[in-house]
Amino acid sequence: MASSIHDLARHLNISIGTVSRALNGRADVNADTRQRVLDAAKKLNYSPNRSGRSLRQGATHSIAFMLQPHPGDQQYGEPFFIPFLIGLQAKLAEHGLDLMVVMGEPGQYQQERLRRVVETRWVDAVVLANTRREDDRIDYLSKAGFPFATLGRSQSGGDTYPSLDIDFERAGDEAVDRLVARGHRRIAAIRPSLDLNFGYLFLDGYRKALKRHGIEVDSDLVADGFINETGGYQVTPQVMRSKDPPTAIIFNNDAMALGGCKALAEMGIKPGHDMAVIVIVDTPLCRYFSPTLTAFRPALEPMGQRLAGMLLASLPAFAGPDGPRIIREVWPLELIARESD
Amino acid sequence: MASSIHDLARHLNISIGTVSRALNGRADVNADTRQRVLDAAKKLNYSPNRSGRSLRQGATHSIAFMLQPHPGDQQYGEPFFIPFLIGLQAKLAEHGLDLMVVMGEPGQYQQERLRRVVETRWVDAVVLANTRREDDRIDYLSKAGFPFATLGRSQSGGDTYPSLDIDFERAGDEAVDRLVARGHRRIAAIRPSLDLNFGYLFLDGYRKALKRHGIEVDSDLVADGFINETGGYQVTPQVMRSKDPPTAIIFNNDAMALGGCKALAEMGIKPGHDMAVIVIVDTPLCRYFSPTLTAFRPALEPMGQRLAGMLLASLPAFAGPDGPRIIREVWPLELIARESD
DNA sequence: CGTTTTTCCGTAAACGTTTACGAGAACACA
DNA sequence: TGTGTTCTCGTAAACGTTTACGGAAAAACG
Repeated sequence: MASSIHDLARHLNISIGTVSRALNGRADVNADTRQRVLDAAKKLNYSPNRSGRSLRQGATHSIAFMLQPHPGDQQYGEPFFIPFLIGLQAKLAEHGLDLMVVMGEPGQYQQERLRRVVETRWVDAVVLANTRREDDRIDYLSKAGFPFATLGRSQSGGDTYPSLDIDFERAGDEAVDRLVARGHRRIAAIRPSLDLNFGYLFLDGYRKALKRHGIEVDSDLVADGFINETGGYQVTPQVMRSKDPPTAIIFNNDAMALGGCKALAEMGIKPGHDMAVIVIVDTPLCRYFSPTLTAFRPALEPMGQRLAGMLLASLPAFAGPDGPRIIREVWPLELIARESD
Repeated sequence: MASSIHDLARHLNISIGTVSRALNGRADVNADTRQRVLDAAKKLNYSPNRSGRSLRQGATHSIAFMLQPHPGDQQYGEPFFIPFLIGLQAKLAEHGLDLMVVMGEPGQYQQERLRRVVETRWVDAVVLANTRREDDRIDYLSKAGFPFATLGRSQSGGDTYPSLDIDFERAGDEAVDRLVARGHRRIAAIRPSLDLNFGYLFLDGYRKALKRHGIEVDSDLVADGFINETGGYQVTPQVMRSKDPPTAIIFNNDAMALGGCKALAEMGIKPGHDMAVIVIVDTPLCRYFSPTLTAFRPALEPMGQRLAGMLLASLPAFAGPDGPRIIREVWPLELIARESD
């Protein structure tokens, strides 16, 4: 049985009101009694019951990150998120907020779970990732007036919520630039088939750069697949079957690149030798694969911290003196040149 | 502002007691009024406030999975856990329990965070992973009498908690068997340097099998490193510098194997050709790497479901008619033979 | 010493639920 | 008709906190 504030008060022969004030650092309590309370709290190792506190304050002091396993044959999550979550957590902790990760069901797209989290007031705000071009989670949250922030942009919801995104458009553009500079004209693009927004952004940049270089966009060289190894493996042969096959491939996802490289190897094509390969989001895999993969790297941990800061700035309870602000940012990626292109 | 049970009661002109009983499926409420309550609840989309309910019931109906990012140069988490979590979640949901993942700080070993979760009664039980040989989290939880279960065994805490583990000992044993059968006598073992229990189990099996085959254990062929790509990359050259270098390596972790293969490649050694490689825990990486990596695969999603079931069986509130039971199981791995050995 | 201010603490209400208890109405039965 | 039973619902307490309010004691001030 956990000790309650009543136990503590009884043990010290003072009222629970005083105990609470002492623990919460209020001014109207004698320095001496405060010390006694703190000591006793440590001795009985008392921590305030989270439900009681939340109920009274109308705030849970916790933030949910909604993690959505992608559908696919074998759902291994994206290691991508871990450094981001570390940053998110660190910044939130500075303000006394706890981060928790809420998993959705792999099949349906998180809506039911999100409703549950929101309607039962489980947390004070949520953070979404894997934003879609049209995202009903965002529509729902803005309609409900529930605080949230997103990792990734969306066309839904307007400018009513903080968002932080990676500049995938620019990355797609730069990747083409780099490949063209190295003499490539037949450049394929492989991205996830889900309507994840970053897939569109990437493709926009890809198209824009091709146009700038006077290269016609060949739809045979653009393909979609599952956002995992299998997807890359299945879809890469597709672009290779083009009448005029590519000499370079840009993968919009590291796992897809891995599957794609396997498919290439089976066709007797050696990445980095017979085929230039660039990956849009760098992971340790890219650095240790053979050949090492040229990739664009986001600053994930700082991004986590930043998005936490942006979320806090949008919350009345945490906003500065100028009141809540909606901040939206797009961060560049850093090109890590390696052997594969 | 979210609607409360009072709003609902006022709207229907009945008491909150009746509303609550209707929603909770109690018998002593007229079928007709129950329907009216349910309809109204849907219309006002009311869900009971989680804090209020938890406070009254003394139970939060949620379970925490403690996720601990490993220290290291770049912390990308183990994708390993996702399928496990999917299974865990699915089974818990069947019993009305919510799963949440609580992240620890990367540096310190989760103790502080765990205390916080436990002492504030944030959840009803916790699930630990990455168990250590001597695990102070386990000591803490059993001493505190807080319900928990572990993925992985430990020497701490006795048989007082449910645990589910993979048979790493057997895997280490079988790996050696297989390599010896293929003519290898110089077999290296590379495992994480943290005192994670599975590292010990693996090594036990490795040693036992060598002994059985009359091969002396050469400590030059056993090495520890960071549990990530960098670790494998750094430590593999170490065993290669042995006076009598190995002809086969067993990696206790897929990320370490990836780093190790890179190190080998840089030494001009081709895995699967000049060097046999076996990985203990299979991930998609193993299937798509070149060469494809022979690996031992656990049934992660079923394991998640099973551990959830075992945890529930140990909780008085969910145990069957025979009362709570402590179940401990060790599951075999399946060998997936590929090209690397 | 009288008055005002300050310091400190106890009292009690409130947050949103669930649930034990009791009571009124309807019904069954003799 | 009287008694016992069943059905249905309202009342109120309780879970563990925080906090507005008021008051007693101490301190400050003239």
